[in-house]
Amino acid sequence: MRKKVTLKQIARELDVSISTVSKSLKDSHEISEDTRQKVQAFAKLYNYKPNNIALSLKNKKTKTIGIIIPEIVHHFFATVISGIEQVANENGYNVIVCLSDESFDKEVINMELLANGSTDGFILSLSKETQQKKDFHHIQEIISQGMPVVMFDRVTNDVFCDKVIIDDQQAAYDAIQFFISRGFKKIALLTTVDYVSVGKLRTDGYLKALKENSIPINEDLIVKIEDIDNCSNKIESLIKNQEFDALFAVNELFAVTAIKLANKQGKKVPDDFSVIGFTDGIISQFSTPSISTVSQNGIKMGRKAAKMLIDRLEKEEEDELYTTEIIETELVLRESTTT
Amino acid sequence: MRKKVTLKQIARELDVSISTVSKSLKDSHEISEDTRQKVQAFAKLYNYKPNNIALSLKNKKTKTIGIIIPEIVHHFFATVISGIEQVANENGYNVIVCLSDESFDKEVINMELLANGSTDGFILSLSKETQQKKDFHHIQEIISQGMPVVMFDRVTNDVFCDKVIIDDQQAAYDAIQFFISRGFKKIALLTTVDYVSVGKLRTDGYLKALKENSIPINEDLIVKIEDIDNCSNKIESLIKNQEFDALFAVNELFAVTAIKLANKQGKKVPDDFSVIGFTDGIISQFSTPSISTVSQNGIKMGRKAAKMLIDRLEKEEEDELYTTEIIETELVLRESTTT
DNA sequence: CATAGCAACGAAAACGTTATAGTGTTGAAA
DNA sequence: TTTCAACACTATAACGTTTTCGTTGCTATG
Repeated sequence: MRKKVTLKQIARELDVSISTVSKSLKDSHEISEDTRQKVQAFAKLYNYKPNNIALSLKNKKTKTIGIIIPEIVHHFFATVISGIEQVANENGYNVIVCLSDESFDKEVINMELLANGSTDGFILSLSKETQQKKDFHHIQEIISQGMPVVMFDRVTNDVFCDKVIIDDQQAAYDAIQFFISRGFKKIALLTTVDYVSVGKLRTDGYLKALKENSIPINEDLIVKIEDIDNCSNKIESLIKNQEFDALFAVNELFAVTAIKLANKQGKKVPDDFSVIGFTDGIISQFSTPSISTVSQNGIKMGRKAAKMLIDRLEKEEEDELYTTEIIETELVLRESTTT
Repeated sequence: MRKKVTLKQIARELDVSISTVSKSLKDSHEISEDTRQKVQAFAKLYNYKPNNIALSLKNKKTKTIGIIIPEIVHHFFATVISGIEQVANENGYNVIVCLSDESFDKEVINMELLANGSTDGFILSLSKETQQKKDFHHIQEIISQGMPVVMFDRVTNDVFCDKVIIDDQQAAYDAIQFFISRGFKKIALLTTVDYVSVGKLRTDGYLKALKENSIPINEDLIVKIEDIDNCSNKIESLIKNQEFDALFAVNELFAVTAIKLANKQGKKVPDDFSVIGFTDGIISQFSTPSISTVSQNGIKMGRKAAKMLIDRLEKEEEDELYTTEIIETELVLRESTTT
């Protein structure tokens, strides 16, 4: 076993000082050509590489970005990580990923752990529980220590920092407008409970579009789902008992579940009703029929978030001017909507 | 801005030595009750938390696991990360994720970077390019420096280390046996090019099952796909020009693509032919018809890999006895197969 | 011939910790 | 009164770097 070699070992071996070795490797002209060559050759031979930890301690920067997300087995979050990683990589940063599992406590613990020197900054999306509790002291605390934080997708107005979001309300509004322009008036909504910020905003967009078109809001057509695992009966009863010609779902899982349950009852999409989902993921692309969606470009969000964070990290003067970037969405039409 | 407080600052503030502070916080009985209380109170007030980087440097361990995978926007890899993260978390480890993007160079660079002190060990799945080149010097090098490595899924026999895999050949064999037991004789195969180790093994299982049942191998029924993005024509021509009653695909993307293309040509799954895929992901569950698959439990693989790595990290005597764990697979039957 | 200047190197501090090995002071036993 | 242990604390080294500030020895200049 050939352990990694350090400056000290090289110094001892060549009978020079540690400083000389360090300077030689940095091609300092304080050191004679001769010595430099000798040291460099030796370092190469023993494959010397500086120790990141020592450098981090010295420089007080780790070149590492902490990512805190609710879960990773979720296409959207995976794409965001991918985007972050791209930009991080291009700029010599690494990413350390922590999952909150939608738990407030895990979110807090993970952040506090990483904040103690492990990362230079954070990119995060709030857990459901955090959004419900509206307790953001852990994030405030970290920001007040001078560590930059960028929030994406599931954000809050209660924390001042850079943010990357889509215009959830507008996107939902656009989807509903599309339905209305196609002559649909009875539009059902599959959404989440209100404390999930994005779910709430998308619901607002739905309501706004109906109002502006003077379509009365029928509460029976609005289903708020708490837990994806036991939502079948609610959706089934919607499909069985209500009349509607279009359905908007705030995520693709709700959308595909609705389509499957409709099939079960002998109803066909898009013949019996059209469907638009949200978040353009694998499911929407590959289900049959493929599902029209409001596409939310995770890669782009990730890249933007990483860029914002790194920009802030690399300029010394810190300004207090936080910006909120809005990533444009796009209505991707597929087989689940009639044209 | 309230920067993080250090031992030194506490010491200066309370007019004691750094050692006293450190010991007080560790409840050492070398320090008087009085002083201990005072220090602890002060530390709590200023929210003192030890600096991870300094600890890492001192202890020569980072409590961090490096994960190198080809891509993250891939359900299977995401589940593996999730499993790793679970066990890591339970044991006080963090995970730092690097993506090779299927590139040999990125794999090498990332590993070498992290190996310089950033992580205590690695969990990795080989990139396609690495498998093609059969160049594993970077991994050998890291192992020879005494850093433990666990490989999963895409592994190689050329490196000695712990491994976590499924029995790809057996799993494919079982799937084909299932088809044969149902009376299917003309079985098509959608696989990858041979250098992808798991693809090769699954192909071998297919061939073995046919041979053992004395079914002649028809090369026209075997389609090897290099690039998922332009595989449509190959699959289309298979469906159009060949007769078969069952199809086995070595991943779910191939499976769902085949089903969609069959639909296009007016053929129905499972009426015209049955389909079994590989890797139990989102697509298989939610597509219509839902797809029978050989389920490969990513969470379990991740957990196992993490456990093996941490076990090795936490016992001081290093033994050279490497093991290869085989995670059992399961044939999950859904709508794409007739019963 | 004194000295300024330069080339080539080394010592030491600093980053934040922890662990080991001191160092006084006190009190009690011999 | 001496000695020695116990107590409460401090100094220091160490982890691996980088960087600032010396410190040599030598040459060139006035």
